[in-house]
Amino acid sequence: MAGDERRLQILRVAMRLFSQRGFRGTITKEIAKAAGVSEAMVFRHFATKEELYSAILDQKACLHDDMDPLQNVAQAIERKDDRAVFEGIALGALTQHDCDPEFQRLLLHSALEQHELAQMFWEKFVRRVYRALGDYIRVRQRDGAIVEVEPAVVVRAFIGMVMHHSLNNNLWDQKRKLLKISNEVAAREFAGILLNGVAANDEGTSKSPVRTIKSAASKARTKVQSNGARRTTVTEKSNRKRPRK
Amino acid sequence: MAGDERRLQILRVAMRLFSQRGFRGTITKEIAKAAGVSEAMVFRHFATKEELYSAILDQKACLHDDMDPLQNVAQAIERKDDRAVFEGIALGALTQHDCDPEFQRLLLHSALEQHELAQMFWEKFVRRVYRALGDYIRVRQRDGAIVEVEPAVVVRAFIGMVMHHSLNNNLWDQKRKLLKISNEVAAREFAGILLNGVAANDEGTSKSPVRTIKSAASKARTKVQSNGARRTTVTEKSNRKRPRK
DNA sequence: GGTAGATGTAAGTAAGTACTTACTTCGCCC
DNA sequence: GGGCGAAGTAAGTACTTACTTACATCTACC
Repeated sequence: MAGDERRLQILRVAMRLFSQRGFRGTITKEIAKAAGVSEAMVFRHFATKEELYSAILDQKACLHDDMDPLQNVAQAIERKDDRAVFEGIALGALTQHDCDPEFQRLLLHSALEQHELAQMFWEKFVRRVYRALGDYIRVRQRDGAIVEVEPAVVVRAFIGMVMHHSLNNNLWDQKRKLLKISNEVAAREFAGILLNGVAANDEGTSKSPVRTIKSAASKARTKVQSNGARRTTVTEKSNRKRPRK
Repeated sequence: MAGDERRLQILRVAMRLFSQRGFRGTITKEIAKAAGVSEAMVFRHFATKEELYSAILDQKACLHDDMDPLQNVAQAIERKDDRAVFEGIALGALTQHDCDPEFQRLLLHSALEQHELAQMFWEKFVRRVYRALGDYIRVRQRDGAIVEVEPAVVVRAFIGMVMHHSLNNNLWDQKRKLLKISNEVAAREFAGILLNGVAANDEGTSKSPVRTIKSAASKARTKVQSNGARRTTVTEKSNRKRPRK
């Protein structure tokens, strides 16, 4: 196998393990084994374990780096379609987290470990979201469509719904015992609650405050989640070592 | 020092370290040093490191165990004062997290490490919140005060705002660069957004949909948060070993 | 005062664990 | 085919770390 290919493969395997066990909990020998090479190969491609970890976070963070966090709702922002803006943001984030649940765990681990790259991600990505969405909210406040609250509060409330939902599905309640809805429904409901929550009374973004159809919820309850290919890439050994003794 | 006293002291010290560094990242020798005793003393009181960890989580979880998660808003529930209910819950959670930030980190660590006690906490505490608050929402829906959405969605949205805000302050953005508001303001704003978001149109919980006074936000921006004593207890050596070479 | 039992420790030990070294094998160009 | 560089490995090395052991000290009770 060529060098670059192997390097990438080690990166991928390591990412999976780091996201499962964190930095200190992942041992280099296991990474090597999972990648099907000797430990020395890992250290040929990455001088230290730390460098490997950084390479992963770097690569991940870079994907978000040059991307405008709101680019997928740019047109909605243009035409001031609040519902499309918020629903689009929510759906984008939720599907992203669904497709790449490892990244969320990785970020959490590195935040808890106070790794600088977690902070970098925060600075680079999250701040931009707050700024961009905050700006949009300010515009809509000037339009009289959104009530006068600190925009950052609105952003926090909204991002909170979305992130917390992902965190739940991904970390705490993978079986969805508490709430089992598709990302589409979740995005719609969260956007609806938020927009109603901050809509100015004496104005219509269109006819009347946004409101989802009455029994969207009951429909949602029976609806099967539509993200096929649940990417359970645990093809490798699933018999994880338990604490010895 | 008497045995029980020492045991408790070790517990406290260990909790601080575990919350900072996680289970695997915390080494027993450091716990001993921080507690001012020899390592052997730690193992006299706790047979294994795992047992010490469990003792901590157990103790913490037990505090939440027999407590009704909504007890501090029981009267508000009685008199169906939605705003008092939601604001009370939010304020309770936010101050709790402020007073005991270690617990949130500890829980996150143990959730990431898939420790059973994290799941236990979830089952015992979080499910009860969802059930209790969900029940209240159902009642208010029957009253016609809240629109017909799946109650769990509303709970998730609300808990999401609150938890995400705590997580931000406590993990990601300790400097409050993105948003600096007091817990009281946060609780009021979040409750306001949520209640407006789910208020039924054709009804008045009292006169008109809940709405916070116009410039609460700008007032909030200048208000200094009131939790002094930032407890940065990193008195021990901060010069951790860097990867050699 | 003496002794039992609890509190405490210094100095281990065995099992990890990040990283290295010295070596082999494979593919490719001349 | 032979030489060369890259891909690969087995077997270390030096250090960490959970846990132990053998021994000291202190306190209460007679």
